[in-house]
Amino acid sequence: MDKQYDTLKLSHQLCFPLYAASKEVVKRYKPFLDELDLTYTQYIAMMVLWEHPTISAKDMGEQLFLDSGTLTPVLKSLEAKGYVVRRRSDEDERVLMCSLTPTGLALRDKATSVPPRIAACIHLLPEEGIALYSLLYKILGK
Amino acid sequence: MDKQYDTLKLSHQLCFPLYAASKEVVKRYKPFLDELDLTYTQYIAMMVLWEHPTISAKDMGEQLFLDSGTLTPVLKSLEAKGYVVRRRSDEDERVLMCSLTPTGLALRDKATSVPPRIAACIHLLPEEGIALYSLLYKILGK
DNA sequence: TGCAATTCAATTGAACTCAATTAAATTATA
DNA sequence: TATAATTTAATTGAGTTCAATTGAATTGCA
Repeated sequence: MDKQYDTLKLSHQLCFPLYAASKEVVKRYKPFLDELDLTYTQYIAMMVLWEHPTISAKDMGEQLFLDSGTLTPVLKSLEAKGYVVRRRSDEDERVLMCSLTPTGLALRDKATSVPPRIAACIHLLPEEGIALYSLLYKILGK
Repeated sequence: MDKQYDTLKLSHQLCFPLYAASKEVVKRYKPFLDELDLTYTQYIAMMVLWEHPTISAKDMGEQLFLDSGTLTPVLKSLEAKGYVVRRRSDEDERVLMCSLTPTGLALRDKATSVPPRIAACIHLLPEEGIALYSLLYKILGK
């Protein structure tokens, strides 16, 4: 009759499988991203740049749910790889503008092979993927 | 007609909201776990111990999807706080047995307040939570 | 205009995470 | 039995993550 601690069982948690599945899926990206010499964080930053070839660090951080403590070293490493140029805005010196280089743009062609290969190793039906997607964005408040 | 790069849009990804929602929810634990002086990783390790007062580091790592590189410092910090005792198994010296202390057991009473408060700030309907739960465990292959 | 408040990126510090390696102990096998 | 293979935890290194702080630039307001 020891029900008062049931809510503390691992199997009763929603956050825990969220946390574990997130790490698990990021891990599945690794062999594919290794081919591009990108980490997962660098990859999602490149995704933002492929859609927005010039964007402020702040706007990128908001899209990625990352703060400057995380994003600053990511952007510096992408700059070191030659995919990004970092430059202060002329209108407002506080703002750091990030721009995609031609090399960074070219990387997109190699990257197109990643999503289908990831999809192939996440064993969800299409409708399950859609359901998961909308539940996750509901948690994110978007 | 630039459809060939659509699969690389952030809004088309399933992993990205998974990754973002995971971090977001872990962040929501912080004020509650601060009251217990636990990090999220320490908290889930304690959850395992509340269910299994004595367990090997290997078994705990399998339940939590964590390897020894992560778990070793977590268990050492829990031992430093007095919640856990680490001791080599008598039968097999390779095996590290972790045991809950009385202080660690007592912490469970304070921890019972965490799940209801987290539930209150994750805005999902009960049936949505159940659906999410099963989709996440499907990804985890469990 | 001049000062206060705000915005923004960078830095710092603590903790997590994984991959790869190491070392010790055990088990399997020739 | 002696050696090889396996198992396990610990360590190391690179990168991520957040909270808190700092400092520069801008904006708002008296």
